[in-house]
Amino acid sequence: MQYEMPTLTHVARLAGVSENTVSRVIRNKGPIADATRDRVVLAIEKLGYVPNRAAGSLASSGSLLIGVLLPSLSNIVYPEVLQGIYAALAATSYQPMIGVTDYDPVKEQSILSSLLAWQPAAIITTGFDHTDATRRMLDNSRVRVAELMDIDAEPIDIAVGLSHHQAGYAVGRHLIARGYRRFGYVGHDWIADRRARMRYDGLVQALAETGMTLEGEQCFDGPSSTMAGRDTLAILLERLPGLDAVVFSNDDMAVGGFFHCLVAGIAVRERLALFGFNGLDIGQVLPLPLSTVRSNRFLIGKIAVEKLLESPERALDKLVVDTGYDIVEGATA
Amino acid sequence: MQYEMPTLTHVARLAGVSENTVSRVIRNKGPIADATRDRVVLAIEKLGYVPNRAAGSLASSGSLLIGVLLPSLSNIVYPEVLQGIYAALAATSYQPMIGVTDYDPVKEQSILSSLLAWQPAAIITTGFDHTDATRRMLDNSRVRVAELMDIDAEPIDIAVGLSHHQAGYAVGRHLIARGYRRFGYVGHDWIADRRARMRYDGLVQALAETGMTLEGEQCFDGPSSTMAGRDTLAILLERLPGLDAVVFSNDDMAVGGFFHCLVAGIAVRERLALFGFNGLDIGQVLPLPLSTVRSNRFLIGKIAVEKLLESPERALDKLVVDTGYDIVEGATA
DNA sequence: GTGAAATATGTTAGCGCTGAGATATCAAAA
DNA sequence: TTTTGATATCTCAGCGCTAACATATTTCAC
Repeated sequence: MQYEMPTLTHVARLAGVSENTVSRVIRNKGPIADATRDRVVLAIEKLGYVPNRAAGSLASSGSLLIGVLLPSLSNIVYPEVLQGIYAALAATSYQPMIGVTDYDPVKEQSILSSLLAWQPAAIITTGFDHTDATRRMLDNSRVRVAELMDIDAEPIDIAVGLSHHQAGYAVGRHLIARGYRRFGYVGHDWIADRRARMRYDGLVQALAETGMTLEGEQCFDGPSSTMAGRDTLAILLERLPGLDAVVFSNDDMAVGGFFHCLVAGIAVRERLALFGFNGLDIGQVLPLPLSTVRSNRFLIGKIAVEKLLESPERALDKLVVDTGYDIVEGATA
Repeated sequence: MQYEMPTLTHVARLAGVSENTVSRVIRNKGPIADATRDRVVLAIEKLGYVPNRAAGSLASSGSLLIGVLLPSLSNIVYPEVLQGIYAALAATSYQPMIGVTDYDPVKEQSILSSLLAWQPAAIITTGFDHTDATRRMLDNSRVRVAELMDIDAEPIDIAVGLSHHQAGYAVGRHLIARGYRRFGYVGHDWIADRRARMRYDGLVQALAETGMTLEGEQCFDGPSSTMAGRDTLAILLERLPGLDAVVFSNDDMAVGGFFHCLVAGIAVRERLALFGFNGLDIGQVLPLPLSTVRSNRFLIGKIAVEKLLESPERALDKLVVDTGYDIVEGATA
């Protein structure tokens, strides 16, 4: 019942041309007479021919693959970046090949090596935190490289994202301008999440420049989540009930904080301002839309792909694309 | 600066053995003397050799890839399935190759064909709604196939999931037992989401068996989201303020409904019961934990991979794994 | 009409690996 | 000693495609 898969040879035979001609029709490369093309296309359709990518890759020592390294799938932020990547890729014949690193540079390194085994045209990864071996592999393979989310360091090739330090700083200035004075911070595991750390630093700097400090901070030892945000705010407030504004490491945490206030009967904004980061949908649907910073995740993924595909060679100078951020005023601060 | 990538030949030369021997060491296949293995491993490490998968694939007409077809990435449910897939794959040397179909069988078909071009060992897809061409391709390629999420139809090879009809039915029985009598339904676009439709049918059946009907239903014309849930519930209640229980097509919608109640001052459960589906974290962190049905997404992905890898050949009989569901009592119904 | 350029197609040699079978080596059995 | 079978290794053809080059064929300026 199972006929063998048709190959280029079959198509060529049926269309009465050489294999090479079929190959050229498929790849749209080199001059082809219209009549020939039609015959070939017909043959392809008749046989239901699908090119064998492995063979193509091998012969051309290159592929239509883009390796994508994401730190996690549980944080909705990364699937959103992925959506941007898919959106930009839809118009092309490239396909992403995705690895999940769990925020671990060593894991990143090993996954990278198995991605490189497929001779991808480009690699998309996250942040600047790579092992030396990772950098070496990336250099030795001629692939283009995009580092996403962050632009606070020198990229290997392309960086697309925003300055988290700046974003944190902007939050600080914003809250100070709004008259808040007694600041707290609720965070999560930032050994893993370096960008959260950078925002924190920016925030602290903004406060320092105005002669202020964080009155207290409480970090949850684990990944960010709504539940972590709720519980961690509770702990912080028990210690420091007099705070008038709490900045969270991200929206997940902040939404949790909001729920805590709801249950504890704390008037959000009047008695306690809440501020997040990311601009997730969930925050904007709360009874009081969350005050936060919008990072453009979809855009980051999309632009990264577009820039990568502009040229197969790395340019002489590194490219840094700042996708920016917007303060979302919201109603919680 | 860029030395060419080392190949089997280089490793073989350095280790003083034939290429084939190196290949066997790498794949752990056939008898190898310990001394030889050591020399080869050393050479591999020295050269930083990474096997070229394209070549391997071509030569063996097979690959360590698993094609994964997901309907969407915006619904957190699918990244969660993916996590299960990655978890099960972590222990193996297989890699997933992911395509996003946007709930469109035609798109599924075209993505499938480009996945098959890589000669994957297996295909994981969602639901039973495929085009004829898709089924044919799946049959002609000898790959194993898992259809996830749903078990309400005859699978091609393996199905892993739960009966959505049953789950909907169970929700109906549960709510009736709790004394609710005036039911509404808030849904989303179910041309795309067939499983939501099946739950709806189950619910309606449970009501019918007790001589009841839905007093009203309101569907949002688009994908599910918290915002859609909030706004759609508002519309429904305007029309039918006397309802005492509303079932939502899923948790996203239900959480939105909860927020509507919060703003509109409707006492959840006392005046209006809310019921979701999925058991998402966000629902369980609400001031009142959402009453819902837990579907085991992570497990579904994980089991699918495990079953697929048990054997490279399809078994004679179809395999159906029911991952079940749990009614989560919550506090909103 | 001639030659040169442009256009269209064919020929050939691999890409790096694996599978099948051939060969070599050695211990235990005859 | 020879045979046998296991164990360890090698040889070599090819997987299906593409790159580079070779070979027509047509077009058009002069």
